[in-house]
Amino acid sequence: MASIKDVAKEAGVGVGTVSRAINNTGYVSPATRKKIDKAVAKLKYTPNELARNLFRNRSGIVGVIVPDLDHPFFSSLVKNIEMQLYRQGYKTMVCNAVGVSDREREYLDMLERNIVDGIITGSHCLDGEEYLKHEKPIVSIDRDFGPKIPIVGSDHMMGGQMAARLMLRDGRKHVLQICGVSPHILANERHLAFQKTLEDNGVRVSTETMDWNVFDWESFHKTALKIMEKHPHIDGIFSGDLGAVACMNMARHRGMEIPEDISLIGFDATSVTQMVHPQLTAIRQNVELLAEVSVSTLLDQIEQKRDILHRQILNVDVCYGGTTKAGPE
Amino acid sequence: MASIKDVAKEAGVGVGTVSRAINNTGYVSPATRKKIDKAVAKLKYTPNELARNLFRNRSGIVGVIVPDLDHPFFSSLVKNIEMQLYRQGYKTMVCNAVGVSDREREYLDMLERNIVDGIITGSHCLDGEEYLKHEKPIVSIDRDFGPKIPIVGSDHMMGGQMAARLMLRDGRKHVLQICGVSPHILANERHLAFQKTLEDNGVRVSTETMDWNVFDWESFHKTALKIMEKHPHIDGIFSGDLGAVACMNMARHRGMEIPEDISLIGFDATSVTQMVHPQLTAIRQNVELLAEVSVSTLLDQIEQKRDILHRQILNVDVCYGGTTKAGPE
DNA sequence: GTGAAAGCGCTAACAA
DNA sequence: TTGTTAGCGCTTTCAC
Repeated sequence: MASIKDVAKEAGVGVGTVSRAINNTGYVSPATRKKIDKAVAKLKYTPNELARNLFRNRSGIVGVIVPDLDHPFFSSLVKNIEMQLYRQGYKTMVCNAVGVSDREREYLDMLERNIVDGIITGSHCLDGEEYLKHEKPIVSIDRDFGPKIPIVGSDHMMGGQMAARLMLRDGRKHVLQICGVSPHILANERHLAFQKTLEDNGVRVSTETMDWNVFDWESFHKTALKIMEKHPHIDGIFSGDLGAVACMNMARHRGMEIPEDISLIGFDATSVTQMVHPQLTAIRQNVELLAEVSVSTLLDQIEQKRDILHRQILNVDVCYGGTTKAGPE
Repeated sequence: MASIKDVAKEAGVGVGTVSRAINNTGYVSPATRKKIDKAVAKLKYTPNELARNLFRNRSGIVGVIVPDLDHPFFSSLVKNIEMQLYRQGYKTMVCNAVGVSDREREYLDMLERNIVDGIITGSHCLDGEEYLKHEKPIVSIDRDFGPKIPIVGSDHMMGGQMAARLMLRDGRKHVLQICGVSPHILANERHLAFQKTLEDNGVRVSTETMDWNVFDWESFHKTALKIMEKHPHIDGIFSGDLGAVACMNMARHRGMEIPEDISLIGFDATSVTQMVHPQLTAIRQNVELLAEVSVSTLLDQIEQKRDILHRQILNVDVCYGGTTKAGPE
């Protein structure tokens, strides 16, 4: 492992000159530059980023905390965040919270230890105050931590209304929604909006809850089973994509025709909604934009470029599939 | 940002003593320890990992390169790798190659720049020699780089045979397989084994290829369409999970009954195989074990614990779904 | 038991 | 234009 000193010695110049040549900062005469280039090539010198990090007091790494990397929404989110960070010269560290608050806390602590320059969090199991303790750059996706941490999210309220309108157009009379349970998250708004819109129009709405940190297929399957047994007469279901798919399979298993007997509407519109048959109608979150906005908001904090918007809410739209009767208006 | 110096001053001791106290290395009297603890608490001191990294010349970070984070197999793989690395005190940096060899190369270069202590790669688009240039710890998943880089993978050959046997038990006469195109990867063996086993038994096997770096659903959909038009009379398809699901939808769209008219067998057995209806029969790769073995093989290299096995091949098994007639033997 | 000092590899200010 | 030097914050000898 050749160091900058070795290069300097080999080229017969001082370390400062080598540094300036390498980083194209300050003057270096063509002649010395040539000597340095030769020495670099000969010794196969690569700057040690660890030393640079210490000097600059930054790592160039951003931590991304998600509840479960193996959930299609989050894997897509992390993918898009990585693409955006890469474009801006940052690296992505992934943090799977998997519902364990200790893990979330430990990853959050990386801020103080200078392992990451900032954090984008989409996880919800750690107490909000633990986040507020940190002064370092943080961006929250979908969870409201109050005025100190900028939040980026989708317009869940509009999404809930859109889903409700679809149910109305399908002529449904008694629908059910599956909610996650977690306070202060935007996702809650979609269920409130969904329920209100429907009840205002005389539709009965039942609600089932599910732990927001459990994402294995088994749980969705069980929940779907429970729901269909408990509510055999419902004619519409609104849930996250995976829950909706599980319910769809269960409904069909019980001999229901889709979408004649029951409307199914997912939220997120992850790729699985296209893979199932019929394709699942779903409210789409704009993951690409979600990633872009959260990354730029975080980097603006890190690089102190400009004022930070506290709350950025993105539009959602409907992806029409075959699980609702209504098509595009 | 309090430094160790501030703590030393506050506690009225030397920095060396503080370091020893913090790390529990060397002697520190109970009295001084107390003073130090108090100073640490008062100043809210947290050690700067950047400085430690420089001294130790390691970052505690492992890079994981995958073709596409948003593919269910890789998101599951990365998730499991992260869990294993976390247990061993390492952090995970994700690298989405997305089929761009420059990105793969740039991430690989992080080894020389000491940004990561090692790399686990599941990507295939960069030339093998670029990998061999590095002397640092690397583990390859599924791709054979020759004797210098340890390889961990599934027994694709056995998987191909298992799939072939299922086709035989289903009484198929003309099947098709979808292969990725990439040299030196273990996945190729499964198609050779599949083809040989079937042809030895008088079954005709057609092969279609697909770019191994393209994973968007659109491409699978198009490929499925092309295949069904080109080969309207096939009665069996063997492909990666997503390709098989796409073909299943297409087959049904053309009025075929499943599994009466056609058998579909996936490879990987990712979660989507359970979500679709009927569930897709698939050869399962043991992702948990794949992650565990590749992580331990990498850490053994990093920490120079013991001799490294060059080639570790893991068993696969069949996940029976409703897309084949044959059930468990 | 503890403090002083050297050094990890780099950058930037300063002097030449 | 270039070399020297002082840190960045930490760990670790090595005297005391």
